Amino acid sequence: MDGKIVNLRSKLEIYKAGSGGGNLADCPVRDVIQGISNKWSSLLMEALAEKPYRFGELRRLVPDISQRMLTQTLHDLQRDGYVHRQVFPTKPPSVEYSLTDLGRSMFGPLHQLIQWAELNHSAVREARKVFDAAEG
Amino acid sequence: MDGKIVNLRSKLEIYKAGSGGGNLADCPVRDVIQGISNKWSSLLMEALAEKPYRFGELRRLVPDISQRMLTQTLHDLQRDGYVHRQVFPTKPPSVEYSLTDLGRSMFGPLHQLIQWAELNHSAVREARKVFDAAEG
DNA sequence: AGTGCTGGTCTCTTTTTGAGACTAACATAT
DNA sequence: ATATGTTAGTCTCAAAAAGAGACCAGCACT
Repeated sequence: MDGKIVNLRSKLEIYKAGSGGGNLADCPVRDVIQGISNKWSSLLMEALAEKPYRFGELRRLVPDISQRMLTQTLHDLQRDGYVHRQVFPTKPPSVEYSLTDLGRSMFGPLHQLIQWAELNHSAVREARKVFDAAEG
Repeated sequence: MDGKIVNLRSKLEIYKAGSGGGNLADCPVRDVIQGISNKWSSLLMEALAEKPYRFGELRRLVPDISQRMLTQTLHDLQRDGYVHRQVFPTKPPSVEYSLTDLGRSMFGPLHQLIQWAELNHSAVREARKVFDAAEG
């Protein structure tokens, strides 16, 4: 009964923090996916995939992101190597954000998922309606 | 100067809550993507894509998810129509979770993203190291 | 009678997110 | 000259979400 689970573990070992004293970074999927599974990451990636944007442009483009979260999400995307941040010494200084090669590479599969979301939005909404009707 | 932004808005209108009194649900991408952009959703989807699992099996498979978040994430995935929950009247009763057709459909593109993550994990880690070295 | 298994819920604490005020240096308008 | 707006943020405080762990009922096994 327990042997069943042990066998499965070998395939999904990747998800665990590592039984041999490892930490989160030992799991590639969790380490990378959680970096882009934020509320705003995919949104900003989609925007920047179209063309580079400046901070204020992004803020106006996605009006309900707080300035604080915009700063932080861009910072995190930059840290993970998806986004390049370039400061222009104008007055007042302006900052342009653009995708790196790594960012464009990652956006490929992300875009597939986004397209699925657009295509299947109604199915998901219908599922929710049915579920909510069955049990409040 | 402002016309630039206005033009871009037409392409990214999809991200906004809707200027005509619409709400979040009017944006398919945000509505669907945010449902699976949780800390644990992709992890559980990956597990269930392999085969159906019972509650306790999932808990042991992903040891550092709290029981509370496992319950809640499975509930949300079920509500969005990705996961089917079946109760068996054994003693004690057991509950099996499995992917629906919609869930398997969504897992296609999600799996692509996961594969990218596995493949490019080292690149992301390297980017972080460089970034952290440059500015603490 | 005691222990363990099942799939959860309830409460409490910590972490994350959101709202909004505040900054500094310069440009433009009055 | 003075007021106002622009830039890209930071800082503080409140609200929401997540994590830790105790607790539950019903039954099987010892």
